Amino acid sequence: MQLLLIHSDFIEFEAKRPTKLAEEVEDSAKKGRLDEALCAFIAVEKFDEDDTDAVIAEGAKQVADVANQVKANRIMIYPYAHLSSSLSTPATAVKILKGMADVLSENYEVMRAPFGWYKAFTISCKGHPLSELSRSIRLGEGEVVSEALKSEAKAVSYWRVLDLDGNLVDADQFNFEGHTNLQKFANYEISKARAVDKVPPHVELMRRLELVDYEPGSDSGNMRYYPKGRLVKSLLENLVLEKAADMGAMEVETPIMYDMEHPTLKKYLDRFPARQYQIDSDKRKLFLRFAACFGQFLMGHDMSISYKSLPLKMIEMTRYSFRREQRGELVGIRRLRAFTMPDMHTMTRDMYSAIEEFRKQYLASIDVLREAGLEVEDYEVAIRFTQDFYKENQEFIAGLVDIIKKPVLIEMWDERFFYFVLKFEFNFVDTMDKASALSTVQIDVENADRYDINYIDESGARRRPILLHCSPSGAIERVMYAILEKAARLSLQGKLPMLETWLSPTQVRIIPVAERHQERALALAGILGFRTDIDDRDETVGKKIRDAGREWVPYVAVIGDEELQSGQLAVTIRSESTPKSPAKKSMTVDELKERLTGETKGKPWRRLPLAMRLSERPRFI
RNA sequence: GCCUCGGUAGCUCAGCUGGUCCAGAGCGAUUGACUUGUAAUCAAUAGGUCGCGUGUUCGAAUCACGCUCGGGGCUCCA
Repeated sequence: MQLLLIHSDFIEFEAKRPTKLAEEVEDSAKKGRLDEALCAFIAVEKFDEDDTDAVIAEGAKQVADVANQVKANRIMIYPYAHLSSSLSTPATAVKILKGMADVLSENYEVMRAPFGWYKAFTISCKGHPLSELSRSIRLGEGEVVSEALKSEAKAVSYWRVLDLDGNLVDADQFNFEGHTNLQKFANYEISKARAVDKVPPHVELMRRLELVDYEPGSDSGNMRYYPKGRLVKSLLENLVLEKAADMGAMEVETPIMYDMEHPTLKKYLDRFPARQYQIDSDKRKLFLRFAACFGQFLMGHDMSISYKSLPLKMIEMTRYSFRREQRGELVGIRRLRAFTMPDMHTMTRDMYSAIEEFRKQYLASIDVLREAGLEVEDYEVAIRFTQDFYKENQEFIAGLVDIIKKPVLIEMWDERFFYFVLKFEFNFVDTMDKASALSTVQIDVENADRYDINYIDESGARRRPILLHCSPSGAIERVMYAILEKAARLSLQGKLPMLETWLSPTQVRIIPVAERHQERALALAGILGFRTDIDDRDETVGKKIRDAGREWVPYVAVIGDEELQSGQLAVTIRSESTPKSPAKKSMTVDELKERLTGETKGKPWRRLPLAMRLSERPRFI
């Protein structure tokens, strides 16, 4: 709604001729005059149609606010289409205009000019600073509050802890001794109680290491990645994609935006408690995907699938998925509005097979996180299901607990609120006792129907598959967050923080003592391979060593006259050092190479993301 | 959406009971000297309408109000 508000000495109108859209009015209403009145010229717009009651309330409030400011007791409601290029239907406009007049007439003397007539009018504007104002009202722009979001509050959860003996204990009865992180996680989930007043450590690290940074030019929660950050992220993405390929998943790519009015998608939006980014494109309303479900399910709908292809897996590394999280939820890279999520979907022939896949993907998720540097003790497990599902699959659930050999948090629902009957998540609990979900798998019993996805069984009959959603690692940014937080925790414990060698932007740094050693340094870098760089800046050795330490470089090799003589390298090994005493070792190039090969074997690889000579590198921060 | 803190040089910040120590420091950048042996070599140079606007005042980075952007918290969290 567009409002133009004019404080007038008087406003006078006369309806001359009806247009096609004209509302029917008595002759007495065709003329009118108000003295000392606030005149509200109003254009009702397309998106006001979504919630007319709210628009009436807000519109009336805005007008009343201004009326109070200028101390006007009379209000003229005057339809004025020319304030907007995106008008509502006439019926809606009349409804809203009448509604506003009704509301305002409780406290003011209100007159309304008829809608849809050619009118002559005379207005005398007072000309003081507040006498001409305009307002735009756009209720809930960019926000569709889904039914799921609304109903979520109503879902009744029972919180339990499932221990290693298969006992399901009330969460508040459980003895958390020896399971402090699980307790923190449970508190976080159940009571939602937490008091934190510090910036989480990864925020400083992500910037200082020149990995990731805020981008003020975008929306909050949309980050920029510097070369080192892009490298780390890319390596993690590839790790997950490789793992998915090992599981037999086919990589696909799907659009990042979809039509809001698409019937299937519309229904799905209502089942997913997330806020969307909306885009107005010409006549269409589009939303940015918050996962890859749509693309893959729409693809699945069009596919011809034989039972022979099942279980059938597709994965997309969604760069990006978008969720318009509330402003205050965003912290560093823990929670973002644009994030990279590996999203894999599996079609299985029946629940039996779905459960089997669930278990495999549970194991695969543990593997992926371990390879990324997060062990089972670094996260807590939550398993959520409906009562019915648990009754039928009690032993299966207990088996999941056996695999990780520690108690897990259980959330149980009387009835199914969402599209899934069973899900697990791995939650990282950080030094500030905040929990965030990493890997997750869900068994979906709804969307095969919704998207009309079928496979043909042995007898030639069309059957509905059971679907699984899986993010083997969770959002890649969040894995980076967890890795950095874990490093920060180590450094609190007096250890030297570092990224694993395969993830380190610089794997080996060669420090020539004087200019005459640079040639050898260059030759060595060539022989070594890996991500080896050379600190050829005009600085002292001490300074270069310090800088390499600040960058968390795993191997630092100093080259001087001695090394030229002996052919050995003086290598400082970060993983074996402590803040007080660096672990220095003399080794040959081959020995170093062997070490690196061992530490990076089977892991994704990318070349150095920056110039090999440090003297040629720009600074990003 | 609410609460709270903040915006001064590329970065981190000091100054903020209003007035030639107010426009500063360290880091970084540039230039020069040094050719260096394991956590900061020395010196010089360049860089800022102190977030924007309005007001108070003889005078505003400093006080007031409004706006804006950002951090954190709450709410929220698949």
